[in-house]
Amino acid sequence: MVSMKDIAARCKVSVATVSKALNGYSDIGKKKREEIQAVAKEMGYFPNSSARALKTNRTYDLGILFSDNLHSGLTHDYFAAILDSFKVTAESRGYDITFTSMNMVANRRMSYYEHCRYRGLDGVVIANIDFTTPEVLELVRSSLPVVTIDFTFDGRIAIVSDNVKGMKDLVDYVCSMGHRRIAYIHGDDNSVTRDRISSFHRALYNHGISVPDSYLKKSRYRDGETTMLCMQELLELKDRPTCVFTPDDFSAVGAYHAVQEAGLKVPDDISIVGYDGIPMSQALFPKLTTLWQDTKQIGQRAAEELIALIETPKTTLIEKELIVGKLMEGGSVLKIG
Amino acid sequence: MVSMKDIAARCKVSVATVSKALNGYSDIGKKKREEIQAVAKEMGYFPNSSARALKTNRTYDLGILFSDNLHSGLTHDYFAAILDSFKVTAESRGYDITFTSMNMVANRRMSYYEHCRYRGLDGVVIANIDFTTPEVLELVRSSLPVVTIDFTFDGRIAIVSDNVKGMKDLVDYVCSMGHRRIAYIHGDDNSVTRDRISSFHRALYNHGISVPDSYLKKSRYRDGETTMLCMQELLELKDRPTCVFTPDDFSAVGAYHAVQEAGLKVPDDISIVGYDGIPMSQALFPKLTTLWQDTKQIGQRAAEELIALIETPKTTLIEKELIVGKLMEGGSVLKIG
DNA sequence: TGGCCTCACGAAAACGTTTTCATTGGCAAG
DNA sequence: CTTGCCAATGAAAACGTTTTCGTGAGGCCA
Repeated sequence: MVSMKDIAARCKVSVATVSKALNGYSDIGKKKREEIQAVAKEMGYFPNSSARALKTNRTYDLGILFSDNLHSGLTHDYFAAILDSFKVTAESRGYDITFTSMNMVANRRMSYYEHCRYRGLDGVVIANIDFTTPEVLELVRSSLPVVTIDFTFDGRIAIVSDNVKGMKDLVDYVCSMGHRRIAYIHGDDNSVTRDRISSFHRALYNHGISVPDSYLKKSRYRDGETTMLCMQELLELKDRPTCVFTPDDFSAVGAYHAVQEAGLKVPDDISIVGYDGIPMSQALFPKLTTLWQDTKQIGQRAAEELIALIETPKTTLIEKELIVGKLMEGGSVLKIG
Repeated sequence: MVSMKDIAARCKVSVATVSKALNGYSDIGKKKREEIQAVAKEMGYFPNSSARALKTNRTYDLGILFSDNLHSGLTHDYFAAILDSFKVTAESRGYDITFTSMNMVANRRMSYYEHCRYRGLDGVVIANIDFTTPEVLELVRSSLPVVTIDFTFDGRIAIVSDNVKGMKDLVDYVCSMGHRRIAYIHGDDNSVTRDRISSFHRALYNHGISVPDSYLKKSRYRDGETTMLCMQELLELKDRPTCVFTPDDFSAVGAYHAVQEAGLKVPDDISIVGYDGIPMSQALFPKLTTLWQDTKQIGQRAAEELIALIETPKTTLIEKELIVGKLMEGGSVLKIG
């Protein structure tokens, strides 16, 4: 590997001069600078990020902390899409991306925070993880620049999908289609779920609609089986709903399944709505009416805010940014009444 | 950050001794070693990966090179699952993972190879990308440890899903169900597609079945729309097939759609098979008969081979490892005849 | 001519490690 | 009591940068 020393030798200058010339310092003569740059290019020089990081304490490397569990991190459409967007934005700004995990080093298990320090990461984005574990809290409370997605901590920047508005839009739409008996099979308990449930109730309340307890079912995200079972229970109710909300698009398929198995049809016999707007939702029959979440925007804003936090720490711009989605009208909600 | 120097001062020894004690060298007295280790833990010491990398030329960081294009890297179920598995295996062996991209540094665009050098990556895994571009070739031909997935280069290690066997298994199964008029809507042209197509023909040939040109349609992977159009064309044939192979599970949904729109039913009127075995395939009605690819194994083996290549370069073990999948029988293929 | 300022550049320290080699002290063998 | 040897430790260089500070040359003005 060709280093600055090699260039310095070839140009008969000092390494200090080479460094400055290559980094565009102003106190190097135009002629010398251009000569050095030319030689550097010719010799195929590239900086050594480790050496640079050692000196500057900046790695231009961003950590992403995802669920460690198999089958719920990268293979999760919603978060994979966010990560993809995050990656694109970060890379366009000159940052690389490294996964943060609990790693082993020197025979000792490192916490997330320790791992970040070890790698000298400039900042971390956290998503899709249990935000209440001590490990995560340690990281969030550290001095490291941190941006969280879909979860809020005091004094830290959060990019969150607007679940309140999203759910309200869905409810408003469904009501405008004439539905009044509306059930909700919701996902596991977390802040996103709580937002959606309370918005669900409030929006219905504003339409003068109340929800019997039997219309609320607890399933899990991305769990078609459980959602199918919940749907079956709903279908057996004497006064069954005319429309059912599901945890997300993926699990909505389970609901479709239950309807079909019962010898009924979507939306003729019962309407279904999803959440997320992943490609699959548009592949179903009928197409699923759902709330598309702007994953691209979420990932991009997370990257932008994180980089802003790193490069200009003083300006704590926002604390919480809501990203609104969009209702996608499919064919899974029947107009009635 | 507490460094070795701090520990050395506290223990009244030299940094050399600290380094050796922490790294388990044998020429440090048991007593001293334990004392140093205790103090290190107490002071919350962690090594600095940059400094270590600078000295040792090893980063314990692996690059992954995925398609740069939005919407075809991380959001691709098959590759996301492989990546997930790769990540898990690599991390359990003490390696971190960084995305490799064409990055900007010092006002100059870096190629993939240059990027790897810049970051000092110990090795790279390449997947789901156009393997024929000069950029990729530069990397593959470099001296860096490289493992490719689903593509073979001379003298480099490749982990590839056994598409030949997979397709043969599918064909054998479909034939055993009595089908003889079998069409194939295949994906974009690449080595995987070529393997599948030729295996498709050979397997059918062995069953004494020939395929009319009109039974071969070119669609694209993960493209439900195009696959739907191809399916419509097939349905309009005077002597239409009884069974249709699709590029993958995802696009199979398009085929389902076409069948439904034509007022027909799967599998009663026409059978459909997919490829991949992603979770979605089991959410369709009827469940899709498909060939599940062992993404976990692929990712794991890729990581293991890459690490072996890095840690014991002499033993070039395998050159190409085939990972076999498994036929998943759904309800989308009718037994006839 | 002398003084002073600016401009270009270089010397050297520092970042936190690893690793080679030298140096101790102690102890067994002669 | 030497000699030699091993075990334990330390000094120092090196990895490739960045950055502070110093220095010399030249130009400008009085």
